[in-house]
Amino acid sequence: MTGLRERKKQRTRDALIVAAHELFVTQGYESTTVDQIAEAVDVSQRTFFRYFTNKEEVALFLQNMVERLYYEAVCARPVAEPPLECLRSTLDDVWDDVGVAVEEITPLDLYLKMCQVIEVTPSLLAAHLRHSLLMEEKLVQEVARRTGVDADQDPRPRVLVAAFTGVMRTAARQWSMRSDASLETAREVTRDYTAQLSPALGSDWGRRR
Amino acid sequence: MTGLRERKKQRTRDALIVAAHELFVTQGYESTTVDQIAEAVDVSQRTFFRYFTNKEEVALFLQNMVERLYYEAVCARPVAEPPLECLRSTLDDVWDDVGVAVEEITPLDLYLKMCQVIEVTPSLLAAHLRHSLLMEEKLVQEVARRTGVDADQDPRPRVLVAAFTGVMRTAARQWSMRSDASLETAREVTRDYTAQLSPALGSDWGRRR
DNA sequence: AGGATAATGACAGTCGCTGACAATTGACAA
DNA sequence: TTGTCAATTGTCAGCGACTGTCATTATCCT
Repeated sequence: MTGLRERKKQRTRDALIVAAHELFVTQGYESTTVDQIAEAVDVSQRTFFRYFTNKEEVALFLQNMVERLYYEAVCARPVAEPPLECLRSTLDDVWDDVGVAVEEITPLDLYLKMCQVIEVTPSLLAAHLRHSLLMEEKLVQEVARRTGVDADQDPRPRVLVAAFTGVMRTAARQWSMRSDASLETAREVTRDYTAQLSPALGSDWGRRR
Repeated sequence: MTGLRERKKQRTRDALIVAAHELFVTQGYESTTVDQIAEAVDVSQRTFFRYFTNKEEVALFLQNMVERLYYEAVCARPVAEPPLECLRSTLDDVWDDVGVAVEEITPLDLYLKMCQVIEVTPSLLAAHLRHSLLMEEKLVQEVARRTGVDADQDPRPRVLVAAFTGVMRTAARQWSMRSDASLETAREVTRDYTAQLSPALGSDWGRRR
């Protein structure tokens, strides 16, 4: 389980992530070559591609981890809770866990700066959106499960999740452009944006159709 | 305006689009090389990259054109119309124009098949989502203009557009997986999906805040 | 200790994409 | 018509992302 081999692999993987993030943040994503990342960790380029299928993957590694964390937190919520409230308050709760999880791999500050890099790098933003779409679909299924409806018949799970994630994307974008981007401001911004969401969405979720 | 030079350029551009689409549809996007496309039109690879900045662009050319068409149709609507109704009925109207516009460049059938290719090709889907995000932002501004609100203060334009485009993405995905994908079925599917959207979104748009 | 197994490095090759420069072709005036 | 200018194109060289292959090294297990 925790053999030398495993630990070594984990360490090089983390080292690659940290080195890549530092380079991306300082020189930008496009102008950083995979060779530079590999050299910084003193492995061959070939080894890099054994850990990550492509350059995007290492750049979005933490982002994807955070999204997965959020999804799992949503699933762990009591089913009785109304779905929108569930999505919203999970967000409010999850930031501390995110901080802890990220810092097991890399300094938090590096992750925060990387979020900005993702927003301003077209190819990264594209890959990020695609991955988010997969997560959205999983959220739709979870919301459908909780409310006992079929997502293929009843459009409300998709409408709810689409609206929620859409607003969240906007919130994330606004937040990433702030100079004081931190977990605290992230919590504030998401709280503000999602608070305005409830009145805009119909609250008569209880009725079928 | 219509010199030989202009016409020749237009023709090679269209030929590149058609050739690329045929290859993408028959062999898949990833396994088609730019060299193959260029060879099919009998131009150099370098020339291809003078017409399109990258391989994605030629694959998404029609898709982007269609989205632009839709956006312009939305802007041309009477301002008095409620925004959701505007987005919805524009969609209902625009399909014929889409068919005409596409067929000026390539057979309609090729475009319909290409839509499926986009959905199943990760890198194309990603690029498509990124482009759609830009279009969404433009729609948000247009909705804000029509309703006389500030999209940076009032979240309702973003909520509305996010929900609408989110549901539309779902509709597009469902439609693209059908064996009888055509403009008629596209109109039907989008009509169905968007019709279910109104009740899910609050209709008290008139009130501020 | 030693053989099975997994991780790595080295190398060659493909493909997307770009810069530079020369050759060609259409536009336009003398 | 012809000569000049500008736009378009082809050729070539090169970079960077990514992959297959095979020999080498390092861990694991008995």
